[in-house]
Amino acid sequence: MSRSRGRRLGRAGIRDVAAAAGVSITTVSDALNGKGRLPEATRRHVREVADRLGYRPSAAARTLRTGKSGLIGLTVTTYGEEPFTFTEFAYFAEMARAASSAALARGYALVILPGSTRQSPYDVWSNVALDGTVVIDPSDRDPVVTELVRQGIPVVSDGRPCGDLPVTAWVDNDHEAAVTGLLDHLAAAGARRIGLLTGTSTDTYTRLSTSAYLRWCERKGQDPVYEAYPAHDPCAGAVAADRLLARPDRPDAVYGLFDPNGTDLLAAARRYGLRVPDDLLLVCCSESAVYAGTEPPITTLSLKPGRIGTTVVQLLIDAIEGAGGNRPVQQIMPTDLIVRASSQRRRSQTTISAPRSPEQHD
Amino acid sequence: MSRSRGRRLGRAGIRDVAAAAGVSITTVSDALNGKGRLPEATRRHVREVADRLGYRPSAAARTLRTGKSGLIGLTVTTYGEEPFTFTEFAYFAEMARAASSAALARGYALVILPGSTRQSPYDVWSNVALDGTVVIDPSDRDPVVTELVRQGIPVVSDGRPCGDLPVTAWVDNDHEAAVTGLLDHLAAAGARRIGLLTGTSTDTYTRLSTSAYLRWCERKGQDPVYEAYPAHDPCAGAVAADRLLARPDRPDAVYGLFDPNGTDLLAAARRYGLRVPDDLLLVCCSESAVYAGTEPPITTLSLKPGRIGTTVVQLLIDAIEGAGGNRPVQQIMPTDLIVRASSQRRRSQTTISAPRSPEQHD
DNA sequence: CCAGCTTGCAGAATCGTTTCTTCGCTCCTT
DNA sequence: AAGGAGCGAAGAAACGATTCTGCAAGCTGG
Repeated sequence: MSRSRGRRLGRAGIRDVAAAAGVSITTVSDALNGKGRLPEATRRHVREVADRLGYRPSAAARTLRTGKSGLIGLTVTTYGEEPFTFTEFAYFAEMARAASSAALARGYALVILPGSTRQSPYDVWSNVALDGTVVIDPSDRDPVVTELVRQGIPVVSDGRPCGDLPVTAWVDNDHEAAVTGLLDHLAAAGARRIGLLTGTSTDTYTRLSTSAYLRWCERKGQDPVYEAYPAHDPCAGAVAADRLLARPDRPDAVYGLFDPNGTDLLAAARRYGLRVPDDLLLVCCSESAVYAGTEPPITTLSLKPGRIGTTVVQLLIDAIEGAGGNRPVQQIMPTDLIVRASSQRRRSQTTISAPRSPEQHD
Repeated sequence: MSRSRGRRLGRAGIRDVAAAAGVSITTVSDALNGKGRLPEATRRHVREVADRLGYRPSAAARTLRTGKSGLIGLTVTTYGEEPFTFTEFAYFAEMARAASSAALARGYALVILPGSTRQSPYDVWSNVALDGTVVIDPSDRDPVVTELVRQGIPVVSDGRPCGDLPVTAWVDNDHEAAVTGLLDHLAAAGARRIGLLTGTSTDTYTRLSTSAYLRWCERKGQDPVYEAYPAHDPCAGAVAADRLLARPDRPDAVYGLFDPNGTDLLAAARRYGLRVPDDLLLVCCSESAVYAGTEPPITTLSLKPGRIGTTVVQLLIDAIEGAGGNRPVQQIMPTDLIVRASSQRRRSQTTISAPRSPEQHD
């Protein structure tokens, strides 16, 4: 009872526990953290008193002393004011969910932070103590990443970094292999001219996918047939789909790079009286389960955002805890082509199907 | 240069800035925070030196001293090991996105935390300093909420709390009005017997919606026709939809309480040879934009999770900053019935429609 | 019987800020 | 000329934990 100066009503501190248990604060700390050399009896006693007082250690004090906060930043490149674009929403949501889950399983929590940083005033970035950061799709010479690395904070990115961005590690899909495999699948189903619905932006996903398409075309001796549109605009996709099917050299199969392209293309095909899959084979990249239920169900390429999120966090925590010393700092994750009716030439006529079978949900 | 003891390489502290600028640490702190009485020249000088040294104040130290962390918890009731159930995914994702955005706009960041707490060891909850918490759909006598309130931390819930849970404030939709309005809409479109696809769980959403339905039926003198299924199981919905349409007293309109019910019901209707909307009117509660593109487009009830997320955060931050003293601590948010073809008796024949019109996106 | 080891615990420094208090100085007023 | 007001800045006490070091007692062994 050295000094009992104006206790805040709500919370008991380590000093209160020490006083109540008749021991020193060192003993309380050691007992609660399983450190030091204490007999089990003392430990139990201290724990008991702490429980009775409803003691919770101050996270801020612990962080200050130990230098570890147990917090991992998750940056989300913001387009305009909003985090996520409409087209990437499902991907981000699932990725963030998995990342959060993986972090919690290892005792860390995720903090959602903006992709940009207002540097001059104190922004939210400098107001939170981070052990590490996950950054989704970092841009070329991303100032946030550069600053974090300068501070010695590990950074792992989802998507390979452009340029010479100095991230600690990264995880990405094998986009080249994914697109090639998918085009082979369409060709095997009888496609003679495969079209592409792509984006106008320069992010790695769009770039790698498109160039893989072009290379495939060159190898197979097919003229590329594609339409590009600004992917962040949800309306533009429908228009681009329309354009693609209105071309004189109309493709007999289409791959759409973005999530809503499947419904866009289906609607466009309907307008032009094209039957899917008889007149037009369809595949799009999507994480949405709705394509299992469309008429006909549409084949999708899943990037497996769940696995990516999990892996990114594992890599980051390994780096934080110094356990990942000599392991590879980049990891390529497989994609998953979910083949449905839209990409297979009809064999049997449509039958009355049983209630929808369970989508396997990673 | 009082003590220049082993500087960690990465980071400069306030002391280093003070030394480099030839002033005291008090002056540095005041200059950088815009406090105290300092001439502009000194402020500028200090800021300059701080910039040059790449000084970042320690968030932990500041939090320890001021008692404010700028962090808001977002709990997610976990079912089993995973956050979110499949059926609520879109709602949660959108709500979390809006909440995060609103928090960032006011200088706070969101921390994603699990709904449960392992109390005896140090869990992630006690490892993070929170200024307040948003809890989604708290259960009756939620231990997390109780503990937080005991610690004097403001808690605002999305969804009215069950029982006498002592939350600081809550936000919810007017489920009664939403269901009533929706049923009136269906009746106006010619429905004689409206069925309901509902859940077996006891959360407030399911309970309030179902009882609103039953009361509406009683008022209108209609026999209730409903099927309940465990909403967390994505397959069970299709089966329940089937059961509902297989009944001898088959309804001529159906409202499905959960997101996937729209596609489930559409598929079931197709199996039974029922045309929508001619033979069966359809509405479901969903945040998904895909129902704008189904054949036919399906009328949906949106709970406006974005608005809810924003409001919850505003209320919480007001409480944290003590600005919400005399304002109401609960807020009812309107829902939005997005009327599409599935709930209107066909007037004109289907025409070639123009490319999908932009969904207004909140 | 005493040096030396182990055990059980306490003291006090430390983490990096914010902020309360103090203090010297200048200038103005009467 | 003395006293007060006001400015500019420094000193030092928190904030609440962790942890290094030290100290007294109780054993053991030669």
